[in-house]
This record gives sequence, C-alpha cells and structure tokens, in this order.
Amino acid sequence: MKVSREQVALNRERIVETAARLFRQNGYDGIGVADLMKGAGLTHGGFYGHFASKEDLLAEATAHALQRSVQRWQEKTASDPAGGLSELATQYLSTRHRDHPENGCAIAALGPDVARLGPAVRSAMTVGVAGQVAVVEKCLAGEGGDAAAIRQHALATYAAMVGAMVLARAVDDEALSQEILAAVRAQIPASAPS
Amino acid sequence: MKVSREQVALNRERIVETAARLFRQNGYDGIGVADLMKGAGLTHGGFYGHFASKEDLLAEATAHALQRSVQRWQEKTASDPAGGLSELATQYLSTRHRDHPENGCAIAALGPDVARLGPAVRSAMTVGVAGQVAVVEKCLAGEGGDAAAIRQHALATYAAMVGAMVLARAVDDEALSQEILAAVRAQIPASAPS
DNA sequence: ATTATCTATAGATCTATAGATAATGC
DNA sequence: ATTATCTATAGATCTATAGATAATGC
Repeated sequence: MKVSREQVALNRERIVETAARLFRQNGYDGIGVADLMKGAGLTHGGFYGHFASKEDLLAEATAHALQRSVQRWQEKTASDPAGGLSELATQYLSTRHRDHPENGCAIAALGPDVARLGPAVRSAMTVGVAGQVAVVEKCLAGEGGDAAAIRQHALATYAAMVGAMVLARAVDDEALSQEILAAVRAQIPASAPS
Repeated sequence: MKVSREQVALNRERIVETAARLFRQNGYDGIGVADLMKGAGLTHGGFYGHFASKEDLLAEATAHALQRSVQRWQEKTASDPAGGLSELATQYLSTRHRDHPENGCAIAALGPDVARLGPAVRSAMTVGVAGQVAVVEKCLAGEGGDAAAIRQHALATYAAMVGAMVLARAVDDEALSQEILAAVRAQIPASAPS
C-alpha cells in the first residue's frame, strides 16, 4: 500500500489541516489520533510515520493555522491599515467566528490547552501571537503617539479581542454574548458596525 | 464505612473544592474522576453517590469558584470603587495569577472547555461572568458617561483582562508574557503599578 | 529493495456501575 | 435498617508500537 513520494507529502499536509480543524473544534484532549487520521482519510497506525507524537502534531497544526491567519491579516491591512484593522476586528468579533471555532483563532480555541503543553506547542503559539500583534501594531501606527504607546495599545486591543471570543463562546446567554463582542468592537478605532 | 450526615456534607464540599482546583490546573479532560476523588481523600467509587456525572461536578465547581471570586471582588471594591478596580486589575494581571491557574479565574483556565460542554456548566459560567462584569461596571460608574457607555467599557475591560491572562499563559516568552499583562494593566483607569 | 500505509494489539487509561462492608441514626 | 463509602470490574476509550502488505522508485 505504498504511495508516491508526492502523495506522502499531500497526506501529511492533509493530516495537519484536518488536525488544525479538529483540535480547535474539540480541544487537544477531545479528539484522538484514530479520529484525526480518519478525518484525513487514513488509518490510525499510519500516523507515527508522519509525526513523533500527538503533541508534535498539535505544534505543527498550531503553526500552520496561525501562519495562515497572520498572512490573511497582513493582506487585509496592507493597503489601508486603519480601515483594515476595523474590518479585521469586525470579522474576528462576529457571531460567525464565535460559532465556528474550527476555522477560527487558534489562541481563543486552544489557549488554556497550549499553556499546559510542551515547548514545541507553546513556541508555535508564541510565533503566531507575535505575528498577529505585529499586524495590529502596524495598523495602529497612524493613530499617533510614540512607538511604545502604539505597541501597548496593540497588545491591549489584541487581548480584548481574544478575551471577548473566549467569553462569548463560554457564555450561555445570546444577548450577553453579543454584547461582549460589540463592546470590544466599539473600542477599536474607526470600527465598522457588524 | 458509613460516615455521619455532617461528614457527608463536608466530604461533598471537599470534592467540589478539590475539583475546582484540579480542573483549573489540568483542564476538564486532563483529570479523571479517580484522581479527583483521590485528591479529596476518597475512593473512586464513592463519587456517584454525590454527583450524577463528571460534567455535573464541573458545573458545581465552576459555580463555587466563581461565586467566591465575585464575592472577593465585591469586598475589595465596596469602600473605594475606583481604587478597588485598580487593585483588582493589578492582582488579576499579575505573574502570580498567571502561574497559578489552579487558584485563579475559572474563565481564563476553562473557557474553551466550557464552550464545548452542556447547559449546566455553561449556565454556571454565565452567572459568574455576569457577576464579575457587574463589579467592574460599578467600579467604572464614577468615571462619568451614560450607563450604556459605562457598561460597554466594563465589558471591554473585563474581556481584555481575560484575554491577557489566556495569552500570557499560552506564550512561551517571558518578556512578551509580561508585556501583555502590563499593556492591559496600563489601560485600566488609575491602575496601580504591579 | 525500499517504504508508506495497513491491520492488530499491548498496556494504560477513562466513566460509570454493581455489590460488599461497616458505621450511623432510628 | 439505612446508607456512605469501599473494592472490583465492565466496557469503552486512549497513545503508541509491531509486523504484514503492496506499490513506488532504484
């Protein structure tokens, strides 16, 4: 049942993408290796030819998901930083994002899990977070103030977005959930209505 | 091995308190019923005399932890709302809180887990979040502005605190972690230095 | 011949339950 | 007699590995 060198690379990529989706949906402990492989259309035993461990896969999946996200954020804000940030925040703080963690922000879906795991996973998360913060920082550069104040503002803004998503998902009250998202959206400079 | 009626109540309370600590430390799926009971000094099989299920225990543990937290927040801010908020934020955004999730904020430690669980757990979390937000709202009432603006400010502030803690714990870079905590602390009105 | 994936399984968990035990409280 | 906790276990998971299979790539 050997497959071509090319197919091996495709299979590996599909495992990573499937894992990025299923980990965000179910949490790290909420999905097993067998189901991850089934999701990628492969069998359980083949897993350990691609990855050293389940945690190793989460590190790759986290890096993959965040890298794509940072790239989208960069593209969205490249031409119009201030307007781009507003658009980005509106999308991040939407009920669509809230209701689809499997395609959403990795830190909002897996933050506490990552905090308990090893250096490979945490390092991947750190690179991603730094990347997202850098985009927000660049967008806020036009707001005036010195570099330190801008960076501080960017960090606080990013933290508010992540916290709002964690809260909006955990809370069992649709009105409160939407109120949280809207409150943070209103604090972003020149933020568009949802 | 029957124990007195009084001892039963004490045992139950000890299970809830142990669970509140161990769930925050290890995540919902990261600790089993056997170890929770061992932590409370009891055996595995006795669990189901006290609770219908593991999830039922998390609902109680969440309610318990948040109720205590809300009460402490209320006491801390009762006499001096503005100064109390500053003190409260400084404690929340400390490295001590970051490094001890087992005694800390339930939403920062268990948010994504709760989002995936049933109505009993999510309802307990909702009550707790609403309580914390209400305290912040009361503290910000003196800042001026209409009630809607104050509430919006309180929700955004609370979200930033929660997000900062999730980020500070997940990130593998001590400098960045502290920078995130400090950035949010700096945004709280009249915030004291850590 | 090499090797990616397969089937099968070891060994360790997990939640939940059944029935035994022994001390309380009528 | 009642009942809270105990021991023991059912049945279902989990991660990781061993060895078989079969198609690629030399």
